[in-house]
Amino acid sequence: MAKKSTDPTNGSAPGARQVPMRDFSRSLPMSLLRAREAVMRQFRPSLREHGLTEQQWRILRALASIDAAEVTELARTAFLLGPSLSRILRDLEARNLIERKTAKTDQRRSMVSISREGVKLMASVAPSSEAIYAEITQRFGARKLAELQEMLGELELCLASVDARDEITDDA
Amino acid sequence: MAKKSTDPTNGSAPGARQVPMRDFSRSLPMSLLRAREAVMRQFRPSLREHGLTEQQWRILRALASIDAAEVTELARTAFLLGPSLSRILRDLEARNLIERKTAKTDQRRSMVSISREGVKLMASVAPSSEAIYAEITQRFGARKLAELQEMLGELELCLASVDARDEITDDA
DNA sequence: CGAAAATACTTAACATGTTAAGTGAATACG
DNA sequence: CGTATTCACTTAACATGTTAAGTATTTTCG
Repeated sequence: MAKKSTDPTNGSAPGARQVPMRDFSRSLPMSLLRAREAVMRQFRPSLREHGLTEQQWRILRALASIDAAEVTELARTAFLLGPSLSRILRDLEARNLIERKTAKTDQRRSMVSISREGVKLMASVAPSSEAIYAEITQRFGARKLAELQEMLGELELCLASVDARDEITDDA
Repeated sequence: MAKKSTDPTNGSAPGARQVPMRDFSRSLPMSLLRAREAVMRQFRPSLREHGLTEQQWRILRALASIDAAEVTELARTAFLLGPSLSRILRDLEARNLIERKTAKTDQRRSMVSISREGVKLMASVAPSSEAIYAEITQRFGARKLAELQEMLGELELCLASVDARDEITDDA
């Protein structure tokens, strides 16, 4: 019990503990996580009504914009790891929302494309999805949203360069 | 095959498909996801060396800053759902990194606190964690980082109000 | 050519995210 | 006082995140 703070922000507690670290709830990873969760919370109910998870929806969207893609390419576009993508594609194929055929020139690769049914499903989800996005844009402000995305992109970029350096270090 | 774009940014494809949606890779959820992943990619190796996952680390950090907390309170602080937290606490307890005891006044609640071992582990991880954070701050710019976090907080806030409205609607 | 290395996935195993249902303890209230 | 409801968690079930290992195909190169 003691002085159990009821304030969730856990403000600037003066009696610091053994490890004097940055206020936990204000760390960048937490800020990003919470912001993303706040956004996704808006979309999930609509997706759920259509029997889609967030990731499945990402894949369908990606496929709709590129006709056909190899699995690796799709993983990069939908920002999913290979194993996750493998599982999801298996399920989407079972539901006849996508189609696959192995490439003729290279039997290792398989070309994935969205099926007619998949297109139909997308068409049924897209309107509400767009409406939600529009509401978010309006609430937050279109200009501010653009600024935010700009900063997020820069953050990603400046950290990607760190990764590149590490990869070189690994090779050496 | 056809005109399979090699460009991962999937630029401003002129020949739009059936569903004319916002460029997928530039959606807000994707921007947030990629930014967060770029950040976490910096921390994960260090955590892994110490045998901790990102979420376990979040819990230990949260506990270190508040001495003892109820599970529900901890879930809010570490931004984890109840079921996830339940599992993780079970594991952390088995590793003797945390301690639990049921509250005397209310047998339903259990008070969780970090153990001596947990504090030791934190102390061993904190330095490298702080160093990584410092490098990110330096690379991105302290002022810009503060701006970004400010915007993320505003985004979260303006969407939280939407949720509140929905909850009222649900009750009605 | 043919064995070694690289490539494009897929499987496996374990941890977490997400929703629904279950359990035991405290409250509300008739 | 007793029962229905609420509350604080926990379990269950299924989907994904994450790393490592496996499989089949292709390339590389001696």
